[in-house]
Amino acid sequence: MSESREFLYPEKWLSKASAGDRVAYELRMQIISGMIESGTILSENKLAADFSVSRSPVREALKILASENIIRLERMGAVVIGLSEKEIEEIYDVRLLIETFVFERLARMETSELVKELSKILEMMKVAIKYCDADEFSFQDVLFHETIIRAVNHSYILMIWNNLKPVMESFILLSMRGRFKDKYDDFTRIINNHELYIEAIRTKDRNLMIKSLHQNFDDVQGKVEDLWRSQQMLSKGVVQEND
Amino acid sequence: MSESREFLYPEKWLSKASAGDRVAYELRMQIISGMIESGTILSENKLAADFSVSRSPVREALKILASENIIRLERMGAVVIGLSEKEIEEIYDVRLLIETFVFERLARMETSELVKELSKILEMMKVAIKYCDADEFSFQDVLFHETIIRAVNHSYILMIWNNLKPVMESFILLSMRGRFKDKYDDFTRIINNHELYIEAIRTKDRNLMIKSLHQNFDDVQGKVEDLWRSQQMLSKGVVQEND
DNA sequence: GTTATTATACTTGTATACAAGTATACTTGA
DNA sequence: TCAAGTATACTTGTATACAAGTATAATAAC
Repeated sequence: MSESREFLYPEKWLSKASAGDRVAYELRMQIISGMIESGTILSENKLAADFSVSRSPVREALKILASENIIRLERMGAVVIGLSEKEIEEIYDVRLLIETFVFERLARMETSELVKELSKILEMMKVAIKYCDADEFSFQDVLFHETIIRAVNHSYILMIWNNLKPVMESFILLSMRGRFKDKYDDFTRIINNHELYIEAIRTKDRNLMIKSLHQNFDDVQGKVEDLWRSQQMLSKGVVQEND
Repeated sequence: MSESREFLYPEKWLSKASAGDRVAYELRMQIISGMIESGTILSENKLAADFSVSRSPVREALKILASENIIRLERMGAVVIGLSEKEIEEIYDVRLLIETFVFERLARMETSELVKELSKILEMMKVAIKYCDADEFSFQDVLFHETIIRAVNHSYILMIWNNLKPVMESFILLSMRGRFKDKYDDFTRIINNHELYIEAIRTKDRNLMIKSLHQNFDDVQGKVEDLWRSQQMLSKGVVQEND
């Protein structure tokens, strides 16, 4: 048996997670990476067997994924929706929407603390790049935006973020892993962009913020093919557990 | 034993609902109405006993309510958050956000079908007023906005709506029941407002739409006291099941 | 060969059982 | 009286059992 990546989702991020959460995280990665194709029908019993857990955590996981819109619970079986180009655009619509809203709030707040916090995260991102740690980089990237959103203390905006976050995180994770392999200089651009974002918050420059957000979006546009490609690479090392 | 309202949520809307959903719907109403006070700690076992179901559907319900931000799942027990003035404002922030987004999309679409559909719903609302049916009125009111949102076919905006909807629905339900009692002429204003909304969509008049949305919001602002009052009235007829 | 009907192997939803962990209260020792 | 430790009555998370419903396949009737 060859050395293989058993799980797509970083195990160290699951230290305190329940079995249900683990199933949700891993299943989500498999769906977003394309390992499980859109249209596939998932069975609670089969998933329970695959993940060596009972149906309870599987049910929990399916409910979570359904609320994130990447599967659809039907009368018999859960149908995989996945992330096509359309869904990714939609997610960025929502991100643009909420981050713009958040920015308007920030414009009327003291943001020096936030700026400091964001600068720290940016440094972390740079270190992650230096050591080619795609997972850590993704983590800090997501944290960057979450930190901004949390700063305005709006529970229902945070609710939207919480719903979006897992899918975003998985997508970014897969995307970054691919880019560390063959598009290494993407990262200077990403870092620049985040610097722009911080600057926009510091100077409360709305246009600059919109610009950097859009740039961030353009940066991810058309990256779905990359995702498929990275999936190909990953699945080569994955042991298929089909009996 | 006096004639009493056993459940706050209309039972006829639960015809096909699972036990878990029923618990979620009813618990949500009890929380939003204030019957269960903010800060209360809910126990799975106690809820299971209260609703005469097992822990499985109760767990399901708590997960749902937690994702809606009206309870918070902690290590031991679920803490009730509820809806204060702040939360209601936040919900309307989000509604404003998504409905504005939706309107921008509608402005680039054929909307004659939608306008017809909305007109129908508006007529339904008028009938509901005529027959003093607060529940039916609330249902059509929520449906009105959902119909607009569904029209743009945006799965992630719909996801936000789906997360918001149950809380909105419960809130509107309670609010309308109260107003049917002592603020009957509020309804002419609400109808007018919805007519304005339809007109805005028909003529693609952005400013008119924003205006009617804000008016709709102002209309609900400061109505939390009404809610408490209506709760007082309701709970008078509720049989307390505390043994 | 085609249609109806019955069997079977699935599905979900709910109840219950159990393991492991945590707070509260009660001892026991000083 | 107070501190430390232990017992107990909770809590959650997971596994399993079972009922009720649904699609698929096999059989029977024509």
